[in-house]
Amino acid sequence: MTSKKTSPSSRKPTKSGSSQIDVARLAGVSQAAVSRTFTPDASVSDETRAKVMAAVDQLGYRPNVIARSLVQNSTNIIGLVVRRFTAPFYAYIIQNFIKALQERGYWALIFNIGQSDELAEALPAALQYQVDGLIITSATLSSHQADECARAGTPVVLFNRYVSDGHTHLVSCDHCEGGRMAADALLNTGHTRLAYIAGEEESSTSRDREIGFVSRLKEQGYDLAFRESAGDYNYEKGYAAAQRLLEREPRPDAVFCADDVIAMATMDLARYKLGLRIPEDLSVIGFDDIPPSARPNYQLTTIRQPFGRLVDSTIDALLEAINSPDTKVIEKVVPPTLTWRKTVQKNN
Amino acid sequence: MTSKKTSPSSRKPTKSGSSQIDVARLAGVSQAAVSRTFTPDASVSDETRAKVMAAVDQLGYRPNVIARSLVQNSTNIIGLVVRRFTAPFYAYIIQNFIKALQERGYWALIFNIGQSDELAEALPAALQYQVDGLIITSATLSSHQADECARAGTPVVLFNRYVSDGHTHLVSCDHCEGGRMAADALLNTGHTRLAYIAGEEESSTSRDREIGFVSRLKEQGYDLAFRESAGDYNYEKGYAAAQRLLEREPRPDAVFCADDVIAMATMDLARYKLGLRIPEDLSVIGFDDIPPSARPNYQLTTIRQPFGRLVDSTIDALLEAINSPDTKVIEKVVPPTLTWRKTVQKNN
DNA sequence: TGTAAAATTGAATACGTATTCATACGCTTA
DNA sequence: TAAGCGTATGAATACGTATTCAATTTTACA
Repeated sequence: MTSKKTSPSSRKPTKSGSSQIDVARLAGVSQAAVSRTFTPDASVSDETRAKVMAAVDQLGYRPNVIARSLVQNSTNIIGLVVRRFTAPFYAYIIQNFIKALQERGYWALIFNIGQSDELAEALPAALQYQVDGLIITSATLSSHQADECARAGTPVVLFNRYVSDGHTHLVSCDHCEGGRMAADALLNTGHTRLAYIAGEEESSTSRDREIGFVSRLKEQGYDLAFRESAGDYNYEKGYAAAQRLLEREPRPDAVFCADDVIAMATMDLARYKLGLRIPEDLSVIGFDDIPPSARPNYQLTTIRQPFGRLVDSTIDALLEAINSPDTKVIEKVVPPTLTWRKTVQKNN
Repeated sequence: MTSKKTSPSSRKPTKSGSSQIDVARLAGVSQAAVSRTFTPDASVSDETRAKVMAAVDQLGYRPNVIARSLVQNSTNIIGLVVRRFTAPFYAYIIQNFIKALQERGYWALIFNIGQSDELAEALPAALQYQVDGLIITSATLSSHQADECARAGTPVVLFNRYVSDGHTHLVSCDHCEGGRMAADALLNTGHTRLAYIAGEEESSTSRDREIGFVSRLKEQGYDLAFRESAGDYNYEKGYAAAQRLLEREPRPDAVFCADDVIAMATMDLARYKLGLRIPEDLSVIGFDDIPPSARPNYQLTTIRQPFGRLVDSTIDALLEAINSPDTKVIEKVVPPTLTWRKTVQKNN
């Protein structure tokens, strides 16, 4: 066989690893005894355990989790499908997922998808790795893909995507309700010329936030006077959208931004490019409540997604589905909260 | 056996997965034939291949990578040990690692460590999962730990940590040189009262940047007039440190910050709390060149760590070590560059 | 002291795959 | 047609572990 340096699978290294058989031989016991030594609640005498551990130390033996996974049919690996990794909100979420999983004895295998359709590549890979479960973030599962997972017996929970096909578990913040809260916050403080800056147009999050916002305005007898779209959740796009928005006449007196990053961009533009005072000349309200929003020079009033509860609920749901395969579909929506800071003018 | 709901390993699900044996039976061929169908360059006739694929489709069969890993002694998984996940610089780095690995047919298993000593827990776990290689970020390997990896035959590359034990591969930005560049930039523009704000004191990065900065000052006949320490790489700590620094009299006329986040905190404090103009009243220079530093209201002059080259070099080194186990130790240091923007006063 | 019950042990088997080896086949060439 | 050779194929084995089963030893109790 000619060696193809570039192909990972062509390699055939030694990986000097000693196996339970080596340990058993050295300790003068059977391989099964070694296995039992590493199996909690298994029946081993102190004597053999000691002999085994001595041999283990001498050989530097370490259990091969891959082999164990094969027979136990469980890898203790959770697939984490992820997009917009560098967006602060998701950076925090992902870190918390990983941490929470580790605390419960699971490890995260990460699948980064750029475009939404890269999910089609990531998913089979995850299933082939026999992940015990799958968390999908910033993307939606087609029904075909959901079927594939179901067929593989791999539970999936969708994070912050609401698609009630009644078939996949999901936990999401209530973005619609968040939009309504933003509307109330602005209306109750006497604002009248209201604007929305959308994030990624295709995302259900941006859409739901807008729907909630507008519907609440309507209920109170108002219309959405201005609308701009950043096109994506990022600072530069947000800055540009804010520019288009704020050059209109008459200007809005309050802006609801699809997320905090866009809100920060809007504030920066308003203050340092346009010389507006916030909140005196313009009120701004964001969504997420990422840590930077609390910084002294932003002090952003925003709709908070409760990180902790979202993460915990997601993992609880997933583990529930893993441990009780016949669990009926879990759909948990977590209400957001309003974090009052200083970017909404109180007595207009 | 009583079922312990909480313990992952107690589960014994069906995972309905069909195996090559099922496929073989249905297709009327041997299991080996099925295996060969999925093995590139293996010898299978078009006829059997067709029969196999038909059965595969019918059963929804998907290869079990875990089983393959066992016999091939290679998982195509890379362990990524990570700290300070939410720091923008590392968020970008990690995302790029994951992406670059995926492009080369590897997947990333993430190990999040909070404290530095959690590495001691993460490392054995990674080795037990038979990762093909390990990238360690924001942490240093003890020689004992390095031995463990070597004994397991698992190559390791340290990222942005320089510890020349001549035993573990490493790629790092030249932080010392970066410090020198910052010194030159400030000196050449006529600054005389220079300050440094350190990041995490225990980190070699902050230390090296300072060493380079100070040594270059000395060479040019200057002293470090002011020094403060944030104690960690984050905005709040940076803000507080900047406050301590800038209330001194006489004030420094230029500050070199251990990273961009601290620099941004310093700018915010100086401008909006102290009413100073930047760069007229105070020059600021950072380190990293994270994307937010280019935003209109920062326009931060900074020492740039070349993301792409760092990531590529790291992965090249790792794959080289994986594919040629006898590779001698690789130590690559990548020079930083200076990104001129608008926070350093030019003609003092 | 004797007996039943409990604890411990090793041999054998299974998990799902890749790979070696020997065999059978089809085709070319003389 | 026969020899020769490359290609396809299946049986068998290996990877490192957990687990079942039967056999053996130890413990508990009368």
